[in-house]
Amino acid sequence: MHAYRSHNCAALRAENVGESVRLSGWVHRKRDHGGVLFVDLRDHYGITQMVADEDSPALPVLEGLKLESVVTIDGDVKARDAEAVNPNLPTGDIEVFARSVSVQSRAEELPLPVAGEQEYPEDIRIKYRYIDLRRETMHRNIMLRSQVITSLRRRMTEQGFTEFQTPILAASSPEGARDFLVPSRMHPGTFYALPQAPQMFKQLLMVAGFDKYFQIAPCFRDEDLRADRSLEFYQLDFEMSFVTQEDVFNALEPVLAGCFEEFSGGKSVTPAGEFPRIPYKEAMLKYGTDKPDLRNPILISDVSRHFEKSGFGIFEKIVGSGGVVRAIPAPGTNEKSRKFFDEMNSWAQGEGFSGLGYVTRKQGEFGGPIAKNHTPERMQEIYDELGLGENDGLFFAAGKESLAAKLAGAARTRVAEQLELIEQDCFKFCWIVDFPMFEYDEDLKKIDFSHNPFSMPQGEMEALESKDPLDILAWQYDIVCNGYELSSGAIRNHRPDIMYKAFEIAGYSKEDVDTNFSGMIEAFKLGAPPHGGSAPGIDRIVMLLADEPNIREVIAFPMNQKGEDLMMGAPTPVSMKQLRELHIRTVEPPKSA
RNA sequence: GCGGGUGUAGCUCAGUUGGUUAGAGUAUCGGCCUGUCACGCCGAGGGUCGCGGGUUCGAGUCCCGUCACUCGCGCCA
Repeated sequence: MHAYRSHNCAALRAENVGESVRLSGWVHRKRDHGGVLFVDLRDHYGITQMVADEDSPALPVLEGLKLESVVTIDGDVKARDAEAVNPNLPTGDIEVFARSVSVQSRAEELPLPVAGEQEYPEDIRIKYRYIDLRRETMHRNIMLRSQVITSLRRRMTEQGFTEFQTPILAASSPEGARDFLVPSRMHPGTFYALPQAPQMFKQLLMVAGFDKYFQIAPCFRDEDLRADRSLEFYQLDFEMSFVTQEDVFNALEPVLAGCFEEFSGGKSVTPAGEFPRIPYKEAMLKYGTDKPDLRNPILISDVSRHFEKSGFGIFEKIVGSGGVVRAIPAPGTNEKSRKFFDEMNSWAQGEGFSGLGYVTRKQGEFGGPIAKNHTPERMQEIYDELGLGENDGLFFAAGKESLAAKLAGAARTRVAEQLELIEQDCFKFCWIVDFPMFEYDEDLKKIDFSHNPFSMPQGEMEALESKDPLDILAWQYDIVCNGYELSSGAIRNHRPDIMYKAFEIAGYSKEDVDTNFSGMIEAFKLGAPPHGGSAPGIDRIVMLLADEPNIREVIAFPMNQKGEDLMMGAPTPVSMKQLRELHIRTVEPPKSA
């Protein structure tokens, strides 16, 4: 017989009754009745009940073990009496009578229990992650992650994509997020950068003629964390040659829709080929964000026109000075108290906005100061235009367009949450398309790239030469699911002349481009195919599929919100010897007074 | 950097208007228990109420500061 097990802890059934077996696992729970002791033995696969009584030498050994000790038990499979069958356990028809036990590892008292699904403080969970990962939900999440990655990989391969590896020690690039730097021992004073994404490498693989690339790519960005953001994360990074935006969409939609259908547990998924496409500008208007949650039925409208002349002076003033008024319907709020509306306003102020106006409507009767000053008749015009009914309230976000849109978007989400309008049990995908190529940077008082500088502008060179830069759109697209940005992608700019021109508009010289992007610009001068791709975030995909509120629940060994690994202690100081070898001297920041 | 929330036993939590010696469940330890499956029963140990300061006759409770964790803003290919 095998040294540790003849079966795993989920294997035994009624047909095994009478067999002599050997099982190994963790002591999940114990029920000690004095003369008879039950042990739930757990391994990766499941749980089997072990039983020992006074006839068995295993009894005193098992009695003395703390939970989570690891044991190997020799015993006999016995059928349970009809009334003792446990229908909640796949192995519940049988139990194993323990003849002997050998203790593989004696556990001390645990910092957090494994059995049960109680919530525990996250810092303790992360510090003792190997314990936390034994728990059913975490164990399942990590297995789901593996299965999702396997599925994505298979779907990509079946579409003719080839998996590549690209360097982890790469060159720092001035664009985008802050880099993680790695000092070079061999070249004093110089640094590698961990890739924020394998962006240039995958484009160079296209230049190299590989046609369809993908990778489960680790990415590193030294920015502050969020529930859906980690310092290190993984993307399904892919790139294709000789493609239009349409081809990229057709490649990715079946992969994502198929993967979500496979693991969604019956939740509905936007079918491949039917992902709505929403221009960026429309998204900012109707949803107040470039990552709209389409499960939320509320649509924002611009009602600035109605307030050009209004008894409600604040809005008239805002519109008169170039601002906008956006309306967020709150359907069926006739029964809602004034408190509901006032609390929305104080919430908006708490978020740093000047405030959120509102109109109430109860059985056709308008209420609130805006309706009174603007007059009910003209309010009715707005309601007619928006198609609102006689019991629908309306919130107003007013101000500079970018701020008003942002407030309206946040209010749209909050109203839907408060009114429980967000559709459950579904994954709604959409593309956000037609991102602007450039935007005006208020701080630097100059035009800059709004997203990826390597995207091809729509209209190519002609657009760059003839249009107002702020009107130029890019072949740049995001994929969004339930309000989470899953990926960003683009048809790339593979033409050096267009590249130089685009950078020129953003205020960079030919020399700047040649210096900072020498590898890529050189490559593009030596025969580059048109190409494009995208890179869905794998952690976020698994988070959505696992129905978890944050990304750490689907990462085996996550960092906390301050980027610390509480289990291994990273980041740590290093020895003087190590620093000397790297030609590095540290300077502590001054203690602020 | 900024704002919100949380912080009481190993873990999950309660703790009234500021008032006696800070409680419960669970875990741990001891005892009992031969059919449980969150076994049950009896008992015990276990506390810098995050930390520091203040107000008060008296602070877990009120005030100020600070730390930790977390959510968001800024930031983010």
